This record gives sequence, structure tokens and C-alpha cells, in this order.
Amino acid sequence: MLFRPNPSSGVPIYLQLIEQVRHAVETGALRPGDQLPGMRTLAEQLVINPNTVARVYRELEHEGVIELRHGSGAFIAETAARPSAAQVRRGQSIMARAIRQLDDQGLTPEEIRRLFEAELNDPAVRPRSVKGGNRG
Amino acid sequence: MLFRPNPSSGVPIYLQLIEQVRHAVETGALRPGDQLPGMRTLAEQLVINPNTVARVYRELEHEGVIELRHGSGAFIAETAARPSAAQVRRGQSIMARAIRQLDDQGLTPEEIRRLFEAELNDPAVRPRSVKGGNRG
Amino acid sequence: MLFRPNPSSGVPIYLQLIEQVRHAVETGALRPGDQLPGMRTLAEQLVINPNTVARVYRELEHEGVIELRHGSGAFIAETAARPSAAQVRRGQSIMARAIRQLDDQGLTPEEIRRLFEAELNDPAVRPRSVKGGNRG
Amino acid sequence: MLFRPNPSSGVPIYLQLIEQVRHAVETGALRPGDQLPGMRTLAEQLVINPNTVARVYRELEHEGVIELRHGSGAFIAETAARPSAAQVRRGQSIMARAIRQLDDQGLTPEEIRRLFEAELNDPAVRPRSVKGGNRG
DNA sequence: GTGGTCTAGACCACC
DNA sequence: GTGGTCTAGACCACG
Repeated sequence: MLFRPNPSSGVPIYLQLIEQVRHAVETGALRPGDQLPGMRTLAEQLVINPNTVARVYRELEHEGVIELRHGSGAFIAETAARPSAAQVRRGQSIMARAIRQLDDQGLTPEEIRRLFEAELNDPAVRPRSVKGGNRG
Repeated sequence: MLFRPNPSSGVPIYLQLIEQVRHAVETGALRPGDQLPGMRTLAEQLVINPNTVARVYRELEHEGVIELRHGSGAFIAETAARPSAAQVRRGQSIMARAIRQLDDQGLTPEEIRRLFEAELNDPAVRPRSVKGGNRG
Repeated sequence: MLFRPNPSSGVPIYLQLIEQVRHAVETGALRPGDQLPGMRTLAEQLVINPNTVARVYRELEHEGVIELRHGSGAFIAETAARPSAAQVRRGQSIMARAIRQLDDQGLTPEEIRRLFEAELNDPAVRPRSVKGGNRG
Repeated sequence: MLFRPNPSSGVPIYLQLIEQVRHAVETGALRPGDQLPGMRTLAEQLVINPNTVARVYRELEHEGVIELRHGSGAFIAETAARPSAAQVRRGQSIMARAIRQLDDQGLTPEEIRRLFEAELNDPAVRPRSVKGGNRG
């Protein structure tokens, strides 16, 4: 399964899942029309509360990322996938290379994340950003 | 001021501040012996409650990052600063370049962050990571 | 209830509670897996503010004594309980006998405590102690 | 010097000093008429703020333990020393023996202190205690 | 129901 | 002036 929420990360499980579904759509790992696992199934696999999965699907539907078809299940919406998957995949290798370099220098994941957040929110790095999703 | 927590990011303000102080120490922006702003002063600057700052300082003291001297103020601990600041600053330019490239491709900060978290937690990218600080 | 902080002792309530929980774990009165009272419940019983209890539980979690499960409650951690409970219970009767003797001689609790702290910090009494938790 | 406050114990230095002076009087280590060190001298020796020493002396005078004679210094009051010194010294060996036994069993000073506080506040141990100085 | 964060504001302790 | 504790009460997140 693609989804791996970390219950001890401090970030709510439902939020982690939402982000992971969005990312899978962005990379093309999930494509419009694809069916998502049933709520109960997914909850069992991830050993989390079914209510949590329900909330994830509900919010993703609200955002237009998925479609809930009563009685049939959840499907990736046809209108999803804003950036081209090719673009994002190119991005993956760029980011992977950067992380690998930092990792090789002995930085811990936490240190790398702090570095990432600081740079992402630095206007000198992303000049046109007006209001960004500052996360840390 | 160096610190800019985002109250609407979903991540608790006190956690954002803790990470930002830690990062400032890691980059060498704050050095052992440096005095931090007073709790009330910082709270005013950031337009948050002094209790929130108190919690940040208290937890950073527990972690050994700062030292609280009753009646005198808060200071960066002499024992802080694990990775060499030079190493982290080298890391900054690596990460800045990667983010700039992704930004240039038109990805939003949220998309970039999802990409980052997915790669940070990908064992193919950081092979020696066993259990890491999965944050999203 | 086991816990009886004294608000007029000069020692912060939250610290007294932390010590009392730790002691209950050490004696085996609280065992790994046991559920603690809810924060609001305990606050009501002790006639203190729920935030104070929250701080106690939070710090005990940091120390690894308890585990906080969001939505379910607070539980004694499986890894708690360092000295054997039998050992501590043996210690209880030793200490109880000593206190009873001092009490019988007409010493007040404060006098007994000063005596205790002085002896605890006397290197002739605990030779291997190098730097101990001098508390008074 | 008899006095050894521990600045990192959490208990205010001035309180530790007050207790230590009281205890010295109780054991007879300081006797009525004995002169205490000058405030500045003591502050220097203990590397603490002179204001702190001033506060200690002021409060001890208020309690009638010492007498401040303008221009001459501080002296143990004639009316001090409530319990007989012999009584307290007998108590010392009782308590020392108990602590030594607990120490030999491998209990840490903190564990011993928690045990002490719990027993001191246990009505089964000191039956006639009505309102005691619960300290933890 | 549980825990978690935050605010507002009081009062104390130390320097 | 500094930090430290506590209260009261609101609102959110998770199960």
C-alpha cells in the first residue's frame, strides 16, 4: 500500500493521509478513475480508526480530489491532477538528489526537515510566493 | 526577528517555534551564550500569548538547547549545536537550489512539501533510515 | 485517590504530582498498562485546574513514565518501573520505622525533613553519591 | 562552610539556605550567640547574589532564629533551638542508618526522597500529625 | 468521551 | 526587569 501514516509524528493521522493521497495523485501513482480501497479495508490495513479514514475520504471529496459513489466506493476524480505528472516526477528526482546529499553529510531527518521548511519559507528562495503554506 | 510561526498552518505554534529555534542554532544564527528575547517581548512581537512562549522555552530547556536563568533570561546552552554550522549552511544552498527548481516548474509550496515528505520517507532515498521522523 | 498535592507547601503542585505518580509506579501501586484518571476528572478531584494536570501528564510522557493516547486516555508505560517494586516496598518499612522514631521523640515534620535532607546530602552517609539531587 | 545550596535543584536558593541554617541550629552546630558570616562574605563564598543572602537573614530574623545587630553582624538568637540538640543528634544517626540501607539497595537519591515524602505524609506512620508540611 | 492548544490575566520568585 | 505557576475558559482533534 502507498499510504504510511506515522501515528507518533505529532501530525494528525487524517492529515498525513490526505497529503499522501494528494501526492499519489500528483505523481500519477493514482489516476482519474482509479478506485481507492474501502474505508473499512484501509482502516484495517493501517490499524487506525475507521472514523479517521471516513474523515479523510470526506475531506478529499470536499476538495474534489475523489468522488464517493454510494454503494460502489471511492474513485479518483476526473478533474484531479493539477500539475502534470511528468513535472512532478521530474521534481521527485531533484528532491531525492538533494535529500540524499544532506543525508550523506550526516544530517538527521529532523535537521533536514528544519532546513527544508526554513528554505521553503525564505522569500529569497521563492521570490513570487505571496502567502505560502508555512508548516514549520 | 528570526522567528515566524504561522498560526494557520495546522502545526501548533509552540512546535513551529521550537523547530525554528533549533534550526537557528544549527545554522549558527544563534550561538552558545547568546541571549534570547524575553518571553513577554517575544510574545508581543509574534502577537501570541506569553504562556505559549513560556512553553517553548521550557521545552527547549528540557532538551538542553537553551538555559533559563531565573531573573536574567534565556540563553543558548553551551552544549547545543550538534552538526557543524558549516555543514548545515552547505545544506542550505543544496536545498535552496532544489526548491528554486521546483518553484520554477510552477509547483506550489504545498506540492513541494508533499514531494519533500514523500522523498524524505522513501527508503530508496535514505537507505540507512530505519525509523525516521515521518511528519506527513 | 492516591494523589494529594499540598498547594501551600511552596513546591509547585505539578511537581508534587509528578513525584507522586513516579512514586506510585515505583512501589507498584500503579503498574504498566494501568489507566490513569482523565485530566478533567483528576483536576476535579484535586480541585485544581485541568491545565495543571495536563502539564503533569505531558511531562510524565516526556520522561517515558506514561503514554498518552489521544482520545483514549493516559496509561502507565510498559517500560516504566525501574527499581523492583519489592525493593521499594522493603524501603518503605525501613523509612517508616525511622520516621516513627523521630516522630516519637517529638520532632516536627519540618524538623524531620531538614534532618532527612541534611543526611541525604551528607557524603559520609551515601559515599558513592557525587552530585545528587540536593533539594533543600 | 556548613551551607551548600544547590542552584539546580528547583528549590529556591534562599529557602535552601534558611532550612540549612535552621538545621544547623537544631543540631547544635550553631549555638545561641554564635556569629554568622557577613552577608557579602557568604554571598561570595556561595557565589550567589548578596540580595539572596540578605533575604535569608531578614526572614530568619523575622522568625526569631537570628538577631541582626546593626554594625556588628548576625547572631544566633538566645531563644532559638527548640528541640534539644541531643535529641536531634540521636535522630541524625537513625535517619543516616535508614538512608544508608536504602542507598545500599541501589535506590537513587530521588527515589529515596519520594519514599521519604510519601511516608512522612502517611497518617499511618505519624498518627498524631494533623496538618503537616507536605512537601512533595 | 478523551487529550491538545491557546488566550487572558493574576500573582509569585529571583536579581 | 527577568522567569514560573496557576486559574478560567474557549475551541480543536481524535475515537
